[in-house]
Amino acid sequence: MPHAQPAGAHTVRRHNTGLVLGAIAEAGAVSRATVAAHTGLTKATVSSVVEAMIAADLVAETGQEQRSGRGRRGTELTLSPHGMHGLGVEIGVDYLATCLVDLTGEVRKRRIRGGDNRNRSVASVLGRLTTLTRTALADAQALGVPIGGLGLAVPGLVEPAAGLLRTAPNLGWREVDLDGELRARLDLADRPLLLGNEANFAALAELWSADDLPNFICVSGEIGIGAGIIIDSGLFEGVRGFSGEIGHLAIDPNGPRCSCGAHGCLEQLASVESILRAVGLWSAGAVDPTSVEALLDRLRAAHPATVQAVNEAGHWLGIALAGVVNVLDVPTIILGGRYATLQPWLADPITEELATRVLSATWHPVRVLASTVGPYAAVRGAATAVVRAIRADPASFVPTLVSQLAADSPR
Amino acid sequence: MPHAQPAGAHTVRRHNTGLVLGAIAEAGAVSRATVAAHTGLTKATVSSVVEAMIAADLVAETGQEQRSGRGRRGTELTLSPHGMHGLGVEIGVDYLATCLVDLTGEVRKRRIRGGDNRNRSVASVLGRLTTLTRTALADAQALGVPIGGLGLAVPGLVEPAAGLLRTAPNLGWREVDLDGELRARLDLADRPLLLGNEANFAALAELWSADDLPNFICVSGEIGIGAGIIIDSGLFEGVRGFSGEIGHLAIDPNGPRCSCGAHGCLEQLASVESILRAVGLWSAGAVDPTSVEALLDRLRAAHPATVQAVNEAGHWLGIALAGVVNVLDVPTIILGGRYATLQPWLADPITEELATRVLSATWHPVRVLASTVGPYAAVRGAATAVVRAIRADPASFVPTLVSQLAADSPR
DNA sequence: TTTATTAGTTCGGGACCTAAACTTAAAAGC
DNA sequence: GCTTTTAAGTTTAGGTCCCGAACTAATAAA
Repeated sequence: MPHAQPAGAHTVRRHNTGLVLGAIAEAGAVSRATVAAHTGLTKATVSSVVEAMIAADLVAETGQEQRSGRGRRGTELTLSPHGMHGLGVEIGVDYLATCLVDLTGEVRKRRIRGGDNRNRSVASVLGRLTTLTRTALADAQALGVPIGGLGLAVPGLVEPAAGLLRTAPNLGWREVDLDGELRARLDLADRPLLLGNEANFAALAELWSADDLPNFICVSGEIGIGAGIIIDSGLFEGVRGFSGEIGHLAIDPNGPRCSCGAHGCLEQLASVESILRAVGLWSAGAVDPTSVEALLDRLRAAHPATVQAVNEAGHWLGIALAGVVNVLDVPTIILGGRYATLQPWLADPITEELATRVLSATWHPVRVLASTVGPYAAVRGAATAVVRAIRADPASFVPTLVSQLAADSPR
Repeated sequence: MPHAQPAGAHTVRRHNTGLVLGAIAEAGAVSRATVAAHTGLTKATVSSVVEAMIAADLVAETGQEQRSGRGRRGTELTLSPHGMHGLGVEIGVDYLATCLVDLTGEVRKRRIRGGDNRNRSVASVLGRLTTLTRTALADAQALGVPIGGLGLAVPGLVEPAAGLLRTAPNLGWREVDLDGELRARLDLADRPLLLGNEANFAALAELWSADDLPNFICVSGEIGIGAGIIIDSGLFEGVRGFSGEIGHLAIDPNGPRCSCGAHGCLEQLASVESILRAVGLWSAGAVDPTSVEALLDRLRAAHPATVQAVNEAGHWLGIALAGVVNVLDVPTIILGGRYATLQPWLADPITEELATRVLSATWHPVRVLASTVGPYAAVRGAATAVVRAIRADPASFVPTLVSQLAADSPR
């Protein structure tokens, strides 16, 4: 059994700092008194915590509260626009991307660099990624904002704690120490690097962008198919990080052979690549935007063979998702990645399969929605993950928030 | 987003009290000094915490430490045998049971009362349950031990936080306020009542009885089929508590009609009841022990039709479990309930289906083990859940462990 | 102008932790 | 057998942080 840490006065301060910052983040702009009422802390404590956070440039005072009725007006507190930012970095199958977000989760700067990464060596891709990341770090410097940490999204199975990429079938990568490689190339000092699966980060982006959607599965269709599972407003990572990998669920034992070696994997039947192939729009290695545009044009024109192909992919997807929903009992499915734009044509066949295959569907029909974050959700999720980590435990990013002497280890 | 509580000095004490008690529980018998080293707290703090816990009769001094080498011997601390106990109560389909466990998790007293509960009214069953529970409470009184709370295991879907039973298909119950009903019949004062699904409690019992098995699915075969999912040494409850309900996974669309209304539910194809029916050993409402014994006799004698029937059930089970494993990537399956004794005949067909249907099986073969807790795991799990709750946060059960004034709410 | 109300600060008190000195107990060395 | 060494557990002084209450500040209503 993993052992918890001992608690001391620091722990309390640490906890309360996160609590207060969270309250400010959630409200947008609030007075100390409101924060006190909201958190259950006393005004005195809130004042003391806020003072430290203003000094650390996490929080800023932005004028007087506007309110009717008598009594003194409070001073509004907001998340500082010059406070720590989060930098998301993504290795896509056919692009690299970075995304800089502020403490509120707002995107400040995004950079995308296209190009198929499947025909390159690991070193070559990491070299290009380093260059792009350095540019993004320069963006932050130009804006005058510090970076709290990096979030790195990859299309494969990862072991987040170890910073390892186990395997990325669509890149042809195996056993890459991404934490080590990136730290060797970039000066991250002791800033954390949050490694995660692309689909998981995309799901988190949806969670944080939606208003109140604590339970859903987010299916990302790019070249592969991945799913992020959100339960109780948190990511369900599974045991070995293999959980959301529905791309290689065996759906049709007599189906085409997959790059993973098995037959009839979902990815071979319902990925965007397989749809493009089916309708003759597949050109070379990458899912290029023009092909997808062409596909959408045909769909809007109700081109029969195309509609039929997308419909078929939807049925395969529905079968796979029914299994997932049966086990997890999740009430909502979000279509992300390039599936998002296909949602009008995919939702019906998926819903159809869910209705017949999901036991609880009789009482709780499963909703199939399109992503609200749009493309590049994964990088944004990766960047926001950093910001959320800061907001949850600011003291581990800014040690001065807790009395220096004898502060317990950050972790 | 659910809001956390503010922290104060009490929170620290509370946390450390649980930490120290956990360290003592884990080691069995340790000195204060060892606890200090193990938890990271100072000897002074440990002494102070232990003093309070001895006063609360959670911990007892049991003589001198035996150790070679020089230096003073420590006084051994153990969980007090007269400390708070947990009482588990179970409503089975064809029996009622109670189980009293001490702080170490050891069973002190078990009571089982057979009888089909399907042909009785809710009030009648609850009446009988109340009588049995009162007897169990009297047992505790006779032993001179206080009861910290009740754990109630039921064969159906529950909403633990609300204390509600949503539906129990095999009992024919719907929407029963079990928390309310039991509190009305028994004097529980403010003691907690932990409500949970029978399969989930059984899984927890396996978790706590096994040495180091943090990830598995525990499939309980009684009259229905349920599964408890353990991830990272914790119960995965899912969204609406519907997660482990694999009994009604649709396996064979052309299969027999189920009590739930659908066709080809796993329960109709692989439950112990269906096996007994298939071999002509089903008699009246209950799965009676003699029938199961007779089944085992035939299996041991390698009676072809019987072996064939069990084999077939195993294949259906394997198909269902393959879906679960594909989604959750869990490395181990435990056969519990009456499946445990059938494990020698069930494991092979299950493993066979898993090997062909689980993607990751190539690298990580899934193990299929028999329960180590044995029958009545669910009641034991329910009782132990209470004890684990006490051990995790003793102050919420014994308020005197934290300074009285201004103690924050227990929850 | 006074009064009521609300925001935020200051100050005394308390809980609890830590570190270090101190007391107690037992083996090892001479 | 007496002293030394080592380790367990207790006592004490010091510090962090929270809370409650009193206090100051600002603003609308009477």
